[in-house]
Amino acid sequence: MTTTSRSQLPPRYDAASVEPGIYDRWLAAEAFTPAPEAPAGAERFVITQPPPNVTGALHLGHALTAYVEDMLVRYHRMRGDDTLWLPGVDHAGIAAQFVLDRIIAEEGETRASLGRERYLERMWQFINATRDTIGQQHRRLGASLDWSRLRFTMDEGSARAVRVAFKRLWDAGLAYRGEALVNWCPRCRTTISDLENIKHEEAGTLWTIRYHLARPDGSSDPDAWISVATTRPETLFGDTAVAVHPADERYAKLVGREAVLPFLGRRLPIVADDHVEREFGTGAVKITPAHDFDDYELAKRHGLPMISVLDEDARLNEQTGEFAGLDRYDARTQVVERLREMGDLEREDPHQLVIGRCDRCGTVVEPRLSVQWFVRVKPLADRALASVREGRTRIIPGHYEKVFAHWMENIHDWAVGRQLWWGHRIPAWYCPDEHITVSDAGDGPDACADCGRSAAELTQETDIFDTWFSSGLWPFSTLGWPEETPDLRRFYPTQVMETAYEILFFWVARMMMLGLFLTDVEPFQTVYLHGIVRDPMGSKMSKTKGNVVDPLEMIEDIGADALRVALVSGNAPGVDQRLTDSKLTGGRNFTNKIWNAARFVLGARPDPMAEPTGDDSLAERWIRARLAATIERATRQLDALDLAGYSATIHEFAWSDYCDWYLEMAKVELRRDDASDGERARVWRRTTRVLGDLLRLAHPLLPFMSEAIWQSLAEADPRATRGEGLLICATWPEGVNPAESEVAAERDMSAIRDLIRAVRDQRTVSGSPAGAWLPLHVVPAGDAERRVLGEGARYLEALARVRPLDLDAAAMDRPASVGTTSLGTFWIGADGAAAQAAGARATARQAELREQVDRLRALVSNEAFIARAPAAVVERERARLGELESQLAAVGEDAG
RNA sequence: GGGCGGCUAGCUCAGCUGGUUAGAGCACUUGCUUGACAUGCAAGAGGUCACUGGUUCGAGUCCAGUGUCGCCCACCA
Repeated sequence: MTTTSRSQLPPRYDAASVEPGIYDRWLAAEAFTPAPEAPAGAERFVITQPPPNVTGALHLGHALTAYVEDMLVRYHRMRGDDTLWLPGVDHAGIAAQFVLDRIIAEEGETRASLGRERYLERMWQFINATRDTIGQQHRRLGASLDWSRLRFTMDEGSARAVRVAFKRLWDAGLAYRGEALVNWCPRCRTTISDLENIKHEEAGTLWTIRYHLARPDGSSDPDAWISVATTRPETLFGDTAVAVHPADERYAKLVGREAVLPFLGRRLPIVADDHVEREFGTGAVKITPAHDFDDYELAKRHGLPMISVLDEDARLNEQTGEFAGLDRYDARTQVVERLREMGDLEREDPHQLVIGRCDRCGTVVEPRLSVQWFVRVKPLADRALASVREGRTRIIPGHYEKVFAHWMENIHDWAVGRQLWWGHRIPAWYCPDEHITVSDAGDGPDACADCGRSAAELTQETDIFDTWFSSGLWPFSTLGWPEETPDLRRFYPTQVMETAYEILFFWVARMMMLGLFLTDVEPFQTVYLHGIVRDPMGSKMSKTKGNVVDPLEMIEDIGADALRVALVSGNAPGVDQRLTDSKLTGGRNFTNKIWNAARFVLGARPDPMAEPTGDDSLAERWIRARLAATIERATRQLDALDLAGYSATIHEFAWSDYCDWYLEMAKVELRRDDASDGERARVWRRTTRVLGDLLRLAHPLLPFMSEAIWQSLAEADPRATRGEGLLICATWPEGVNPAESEVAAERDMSAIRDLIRAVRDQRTVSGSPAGAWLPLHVVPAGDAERRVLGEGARYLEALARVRPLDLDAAAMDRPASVGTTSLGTFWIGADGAAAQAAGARATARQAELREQVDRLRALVSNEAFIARAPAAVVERERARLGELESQLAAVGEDAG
């Protein structure tokens, strides 16, 4: 007596209640922490995680990052690799200050009013309060990070690494201090890097201004002038020359003469330089070396003086006479107005120009001449480039290697200093004689390295490092570098670096450069870049647009695994994706499907549970063949970092093979009246065993759900989980070559499934009631087919809803219209309708076959094909032709 | 100005080193309250793979060019 009560089934999946409990179990088991010693013979798998900014909340980009990395980590952990995924947080210098400045502004304070020390205290307070939120959110995502190794780019380990790294650069002559033009944000009041200076095309004005020529006595000639075009008249106070193209005949006579600067009367040489565009504006350009990158370069070529006319707030300074103290834009208005009054404003034209704005605050960036710390990157970049070119570091997708190369070839020295407070202070000390001492000691140098003056007489540089300097050391600083720690030896270099393509240059390139220089080895073997998650319209998500999707809300809604499926499926590396409702629903539906399949299997446990008896059925041999193929495929895809492919493989096996066919066939066998308790036990045990392997395979994709089901499965049938306690720590299914009987089962079952489909199709077109049982007659194509039909009969009957079965019908009884499959010809029903419909289908099928046969015949009789194509391909085509011909023959004689 | 991508079913996208009849999900049509799941089941329709030319026995896939959309980099003030 077999009973299955519905009340035994696990309840509907409830993410909110299931997932935290599961995560806590993993934590309790210390499942994320590598064993104290690397298992003997184990391969290493270490992921370099991009540490999220300490100030932020996770967005979908972080979620995707976490999912990709977590999937790889879970897979490798199950493989038994020595696996580490180390969590961290970035102090995000400029971004953090931006946020804190706003907060203290509400409290009526400013950076200046607090002072450096109190400001930093306040920052630590703020950071300590927000630091955990990122971690909590990662837990909700299911990220199996080794929390015991949590790091922060402002912790003592990072600080030490930063000092040592900089000292080594200095000692190697790769760090220097010098005057140069840098990008300055007047609002953040700091230098920013080229990458943080975001170019925008904006509408502006091009003013044409007359610079009168100087007469021999130095006075301004009211009747002779050279007209220059500029978009920034307010910077004219810093002009030190006027430039024209050397081959420009209009100005040839003027080269060597001087012009007179309006307002100030300074005399400006007129120089020739081939960087001047003759066609643009008037062909003459005013040269303002301290406020324009082009002019700066030109001035260096011509030995021109450089005069700064703006202060750090971008107000005009004392060099500007009566205009001193004006904001740059007010000054612009006034300068233009005054020039107009003087009659020296020749033209005013609308003009599209490219303006750089601060990535953080959007303020127009000002080129500013100042003394700065730089890292000479050319030699570092060459090495990084060689690593990629020579394949020691691989970038996925591959075309980013070209993008990387292009950037590395045109890289400029890196201005590493920031005039901020929140960050690592540059470990350079100055003595009264301006000697520079760089020290990696925590408490600074004992004395000036040049003149030996005592530490008391030295003052430390007040600038701090660009945030990316410390994150550039991340892969090894987090493992203890510069100490030769056990972790460093064991987990460095890392295997995979995964991040959004947006920060390839910001971060990946810098880790490559610094890693190679400091550790002499590529910090990671593979760089995996993912794309941006966009809204359904394809727009980038941003707070200002209000189209941001909060991953945590999504998880509340559909569960963390469903979100993971949605984000990871059907998305190639490096390609942006639009996150649509339909995609999210798809993820939700898939997790629901798996959960319900498990509910069925667990609820179908026969009672009483007997010892299994009997040989494996066709369905059982078939699903094992499918499972073997799936293991092989999924493993290969994960090894190749093809996560979308892996997801599709799991989806297909779980849904199409396991649920749609295998479980349906298992139901047939479980519910057969003539099945013994032993046979039922066997059938059920096969379903649990395959489920067990499916859960293992799906674990990286559905960590929470697979673990939850695994726990129930272990209770219901410990043999299915082979006694392994937590799925996260269980072993990855081993690939095996399917037995011969299983290979045969795959072929045979495919034939049975074709027949079931063909019969179902005919039922549909003939309009027979869905529930009606119709008789089925099959004329087997041969003895082998007869045997297959016998084995598949029970599935055929139940799944195609045909009864009684006549599986050895005589050819002579065939009606005029039949269907055909590789097993033979068939017809259903006794009435004309089905036969009629069958006829229509048969004719269509026949036409299809004819076309294919014709095409193949042409192909295999093509001498060029036979001569040049590989023998295996020719053989395959011939075999296929043979099969199609016999099928055509089977229908041909009746329908034709 | 330089560089890099995309263009494949109505929509969103997969298609690895060229080799069966180009796939998936969603949407669509038809039929199903099937003892896991209607967040589901079954069957079906839907594509000159942007265009032109080339290489090849064979091209969505390789090459050249064109169009178009997008991204990155850049020193026409």
